[in-house]
Amino acid sequence: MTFETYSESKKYESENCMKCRTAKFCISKNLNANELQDFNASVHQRRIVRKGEKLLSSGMSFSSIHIIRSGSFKTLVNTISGQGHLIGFPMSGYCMGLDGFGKAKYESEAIAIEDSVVCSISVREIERLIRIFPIFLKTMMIVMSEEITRENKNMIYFSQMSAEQKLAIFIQDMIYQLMQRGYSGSEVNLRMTRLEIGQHLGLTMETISRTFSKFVKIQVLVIDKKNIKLLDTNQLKRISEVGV
Amino acid sequence: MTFETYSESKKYESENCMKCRTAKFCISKNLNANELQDFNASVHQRRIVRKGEKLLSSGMSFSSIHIIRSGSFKTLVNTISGQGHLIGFPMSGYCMGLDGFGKAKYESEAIAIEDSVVCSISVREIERLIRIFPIFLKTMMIVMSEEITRENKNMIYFSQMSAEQKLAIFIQDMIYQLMQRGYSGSEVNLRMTRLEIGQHLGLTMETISRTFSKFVKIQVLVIDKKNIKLLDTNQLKRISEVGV
DNA sequence: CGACCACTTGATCAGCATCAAGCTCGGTGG
DNA sequence: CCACCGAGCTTGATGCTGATCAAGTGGTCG
Repeated sequence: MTFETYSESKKYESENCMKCRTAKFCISKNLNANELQDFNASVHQRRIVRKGEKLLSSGMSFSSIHIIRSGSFKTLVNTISGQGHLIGFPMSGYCMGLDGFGKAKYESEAIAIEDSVVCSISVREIERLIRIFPIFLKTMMIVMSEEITRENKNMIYFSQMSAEQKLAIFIQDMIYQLMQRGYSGSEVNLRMTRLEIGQHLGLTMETISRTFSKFVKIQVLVIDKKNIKLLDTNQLKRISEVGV
Repeated sequence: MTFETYSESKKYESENCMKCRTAKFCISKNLNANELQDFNASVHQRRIVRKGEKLLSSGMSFSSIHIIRSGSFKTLVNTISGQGHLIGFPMSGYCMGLDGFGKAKYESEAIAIEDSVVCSISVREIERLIRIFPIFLKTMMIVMSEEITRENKNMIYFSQMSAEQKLAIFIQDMIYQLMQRGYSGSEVNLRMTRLEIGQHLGLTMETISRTFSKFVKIQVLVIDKKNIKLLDTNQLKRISEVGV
């Protein structure tokens, strides 16, 4: 099969961290050459996760964190009441499982939404690296703190925002993340379904669809199935701020 | 003035960590006696924050984290677009400012909702303690990971939940936190206004008020101003799961 | 005492959920 | 090869939940 993901997983054959194209988004990003070699040796597994495959299960015992080398996932939490929520759509460089340190088990689920590659490293190794490399301690603190910030910002989606605003922000965010990874600032190839976007934004599939249609009608963007092409970045920005 | 808060701040006079009543919720919780003495010496400030006073400002340069010794706060994030959101109502033991490691400045604001006492410790000291005490490294990782989990769970408030469900969950959560701190499992003295609850749950003040009234009418609880007394825990639970 | 804040309650309205029908496209099997 | 099927999506009609606007209460403070 051809293997097209958000982050050039054709390069997957270059197994080690020293040649990894995702390194600059990985938790290894601030390590020097020697430190990186140690880090590389600590990665105990690099494997393909097929679309639809579940990487983490809520309640699973916690032993490793997982960095997305290529591809993308959806992450979910379940509550006691059985209600679920789709937290987000992590892509290359994202570190999954950081929520698991607490209870010694994962608190969320991660499911691949396209064929992906993840690198796993045990908590024991993470702790060792933190102890011996001051820069790695700093990096991990930053990564976790950014994660907290991200969650906080995501909650804004849901305060009192219209469907238009939520979706506009969502698209802007996708574009931003893709730009950081060297992709076009005006095109997105959505990996997730309308239903999944809805579960993320607290809206129904129908509302997502209708809102996309509205954006097309007012010529903010054009859509062909999963492909979005931005026409009017400024207006999208305006919508995200004050609504249509 | 009398000084009544969620966590017995009458005991504030016992300045040091060794006698602190909040110690078992603090990031110092797993330290042994010697380690705790070192920790105690690292705390560079313990001070009263008056009701309404702002402890952190978004954008303020980041240098310390702050642990609530007694009292309670509200934390907020602001977005580029000027929209804000009320993240939560941290109480004693909670560590504020963990979101600041990332950008070297705070990403959120914290405002006291009652007279409170906070202990501050510099990032430099935190990093030192992490390096010399393995148990402290573990604790900090756990604390940050629990924070991530908390945020994730909070997002559920906003998926597709009715006002009744949101408020029921909110009350249950308050009760739970207060119970952990040795308070009654059936009474809550709300420190925040209806407006603030609304900002937290993504609802208006009017809806909060109406929903409280509904709970009173169906005899789930009784309210006298800020005092809530639970009458039917089971029904509250049922509401939080499936709605009224 | 008046001013203001937090709250309550009522009336109305709009945005989004819900229910429902139909479309497109890729896959499967006769 | 075509017919069938189901998943993902679009679009329409309708109704409900919660926002908005508005009026009024009680409590507190200067």
